[in-house]
Amino acid sequence: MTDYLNEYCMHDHTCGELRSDAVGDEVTLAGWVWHNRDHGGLIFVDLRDREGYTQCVFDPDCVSEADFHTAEHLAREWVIQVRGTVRARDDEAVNPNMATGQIEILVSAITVLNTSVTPPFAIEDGIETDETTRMKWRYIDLRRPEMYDALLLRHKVTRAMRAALDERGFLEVETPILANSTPEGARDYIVPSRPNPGRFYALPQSPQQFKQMLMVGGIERYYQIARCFRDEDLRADRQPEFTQVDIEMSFVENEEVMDMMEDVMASTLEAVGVTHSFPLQRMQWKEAMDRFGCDRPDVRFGMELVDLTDIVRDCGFKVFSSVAQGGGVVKAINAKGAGDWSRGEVEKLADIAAANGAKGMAWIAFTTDGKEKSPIIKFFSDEEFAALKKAMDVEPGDLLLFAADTFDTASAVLAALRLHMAEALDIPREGHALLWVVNFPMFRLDEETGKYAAEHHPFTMIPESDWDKIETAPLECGSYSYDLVMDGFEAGGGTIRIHTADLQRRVLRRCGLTDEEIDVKFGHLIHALELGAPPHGGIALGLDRLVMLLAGKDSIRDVIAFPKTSSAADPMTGAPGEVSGRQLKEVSLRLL
RNA sequence: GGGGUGUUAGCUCAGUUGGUUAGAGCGCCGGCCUGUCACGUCGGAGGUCGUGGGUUCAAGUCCCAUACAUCCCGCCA
Repeated sequence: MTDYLNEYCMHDHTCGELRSDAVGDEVTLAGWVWHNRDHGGLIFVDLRDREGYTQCVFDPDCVSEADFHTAEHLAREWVIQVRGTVRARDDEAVNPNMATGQIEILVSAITVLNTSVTPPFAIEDGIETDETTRMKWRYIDLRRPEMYDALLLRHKVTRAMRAALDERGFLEVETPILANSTPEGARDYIVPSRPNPGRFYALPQSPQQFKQMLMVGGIERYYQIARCFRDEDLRADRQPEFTQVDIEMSFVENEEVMDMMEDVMASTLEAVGVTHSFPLQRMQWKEAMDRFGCDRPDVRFGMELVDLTDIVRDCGFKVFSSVAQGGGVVKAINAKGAGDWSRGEVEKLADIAAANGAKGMAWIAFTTDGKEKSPIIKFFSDEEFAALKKAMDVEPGDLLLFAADTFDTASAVLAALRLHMAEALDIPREGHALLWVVNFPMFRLDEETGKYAAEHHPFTMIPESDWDKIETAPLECGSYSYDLVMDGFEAGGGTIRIHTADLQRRVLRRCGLTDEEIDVKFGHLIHALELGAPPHGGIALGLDRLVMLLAGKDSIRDVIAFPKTSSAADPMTGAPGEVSGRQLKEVSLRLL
């Protein structure tokens, strides 16, 4: 099965493939010394490669004195080649925890291909070494089986997606890395142009505009495993460069893109042994916000948000009633199982609420022995309290956490608390849950600038029935948009695009651009739309996040071969580094 | 830009109220060992306590600043 791995190289078997049926065979293996157990008169060496490991035995009766002496001085991570005979282990010597544990290699000759200094950390799974240390010596970190498995999984995912897209007539097309800065969106990585002093390329935040141009160019179905760059602060699920599976189709509406994506996802998940039912649930954005407080809900557990605004509108607790009467919302979650938490533990949750914009956090605890604890119960009438308990489905052992604020802030607060409580209460979240969140609002109001901005991006198609609201009631405009949500992460997002110049101009104007700015920054797009752009739309999947979730990792750094630290640095190569004065001069730059 | 946590041996960590020579496990080096597979066993080496100031008779420990890492908020159309 792995025969091809033994072509073109200096071994005829990998370290993971030999079984009892090979007993008696003369074999050659090559790999890294993993463990070396020297018993004086007998030496066991576990030889490891990416496929597994095999025990090699050095018996002084079977190897030359020189080779035995060599084996005595082997150390971890030395690179060796051994020749020997496959031998069945005695019954008591069989290692059931080892794939190759029924056999061993009785070595007849050894060649040291390279030595190694002592590695800075152990080459094995489950280490807790600091990530910076692992990144500095990433090449040995990658020797660890779990790292290899992550890269293998990533490879399988991209391979399955390529195959599925190819079967459906998609062309893989490369788009430029040296592109133009886009006026909106994330901060760009910029690259000076030597022949054009004072001018800069920007690395693409996504191939968005190029893929739309490909549709205008008649490619009809495009995809690309595309590297994207954003110069923003990092997170566990954010890197300065990351990979999108970027897809675009012509002559489609939103349902068709989602159907296509589900088919591609279905074969991708199948290829990596994950079962999930299709078709996927399609949840309206508003419903996601109402029920989960966020547009990428983890639907593997409940603890949904409950709107209590009407119940508390006239209650004696001024914080609630004034918010309710002032146009805000009062919502709560029921953290079942936290009812016996101490007051101190509960009050600490207010820090999480505050971090998400809340001014405070009310709570009511229902202890398992039937008592009620809370600083706010006294403000409610019996009827109000009964209605509240009914709405929250209260039982002994429950802890209610409240947010009274604007819809946006209350949602953010409770969404954060919901995830925190799920973690704290160890609520099971096994397997994977995919769904679509659809129909995002087209615009949102930027409170700082007072301007409207596109929620997804300004190329998103608006349902025709909402076109007249672009100028009059932008916040009520819907959009043909769809996010693929997986386990509480945005695994992908897409839209149907605007394909007529007039509508595109109206949307860009609504985002605060003048006609002149539109011509300068988006002239190429407008021209393209004027030259017979077909209806089109697409989606981009966050490959790193998808693989992270499938691999069960907490960080996309674990599924990227050479990731960067939170300051966007690479401890291995030292990037970003300084450049010489001559290099700066060549691109007409001077440092401040 | 803001907040939390952390930085002590190659790795992972402990280090009490500020008080003798800063410890442990793993790893490493040397000896012994023919059935181990986290081999065992005996011995040994290894430290600018992130960096810079300060308080003090005395600082790993207290204070200030700073760097780096990591998580979160902002940000990420």
